[in-house]
Amino acid sequence: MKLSRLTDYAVILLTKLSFADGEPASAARLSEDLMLPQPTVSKLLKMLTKAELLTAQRGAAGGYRLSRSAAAISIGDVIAAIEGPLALTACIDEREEDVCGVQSFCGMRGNWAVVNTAVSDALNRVTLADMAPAWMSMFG
Amino acid sequence: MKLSRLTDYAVILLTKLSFADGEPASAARLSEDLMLPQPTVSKLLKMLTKAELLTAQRGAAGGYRLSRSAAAISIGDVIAAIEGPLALTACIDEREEDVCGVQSFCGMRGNWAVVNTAVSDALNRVTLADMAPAWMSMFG
DNA sequence: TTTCATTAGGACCAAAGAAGTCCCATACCT
DNA sequence: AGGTATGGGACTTCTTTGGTCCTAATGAAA
Repeated sequence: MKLSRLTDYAVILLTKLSFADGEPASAARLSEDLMLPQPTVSKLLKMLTKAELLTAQRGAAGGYRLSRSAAAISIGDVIAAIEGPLALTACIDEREEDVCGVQSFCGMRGNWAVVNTAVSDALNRVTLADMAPAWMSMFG
Repeated sequence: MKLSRLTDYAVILLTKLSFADGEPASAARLSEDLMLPQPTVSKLLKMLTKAELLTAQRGAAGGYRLSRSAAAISIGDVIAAIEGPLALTACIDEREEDVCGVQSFCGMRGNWAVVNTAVSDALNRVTLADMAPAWMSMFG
């Protein structure tokens, strides 16, 4: 049970952007500053934009910026943006096609939902603003 | 962010065993009762035994039984047994080899640890005993 | 209005991991 | 002894992930 590496990158990207102070930063620039592969960074920024965590500005001097304050973006938001909605088991995942046959009346589903909610809450409780201070000590 | 299917199976197996009342149940029997593939069930039971959630009894009339009460086995225990210790990011995972280079002084690590603990707590709060009642309505 | 920097949205490939199968050794009871 | 289990691997197949690349579309500035 772990986050994908892309999600990890995404948190780093967003944290970096939380210091840009409204100034758009391009994919190329971010890739260089953070020493992450450029195409992957591009892909991530697109995903985060589609999830409305970022706002994109096209054209020369364009780039990406946070669409809301760092304190209003949680780790859970980032995970949802990159990996899709949290669904610990298949029977909770609405995207799943081959349902387990007994889904409609299986009582276990409710218990999994409880676990799911508990984890979800834990992830929503930590925001980018919480991660940022740690960053400061590294990159000033 | 989801559990592996094996973990899902494992919870079902353990829940089933929580009704066996100390009587050992064989892999073959469990596989049949739960309509799960036999070799996979065997593999899972071995893993759960190595993690000391189950106790094995070899030989004729042998099988597996819970090594402690259902209330003392949490979902977190099961996840740890099948998927290894919870480590949301690579920099928290002690099994990871290629550390991220700045691990030793990266302040973000501490924040990830907080998230990790929060999720871990959520998973440890729900036990097999909590899942069991739901089962009853299905299999009596 | 032309030009160039930039994002948008795919298709695509390779490597890694998960799920499932099978085999043989070992232990235990009758 | 003999039959019934588990123990511990090796192995194959399949899906997912991570990463790359290419071609539009867009917008700002020269």
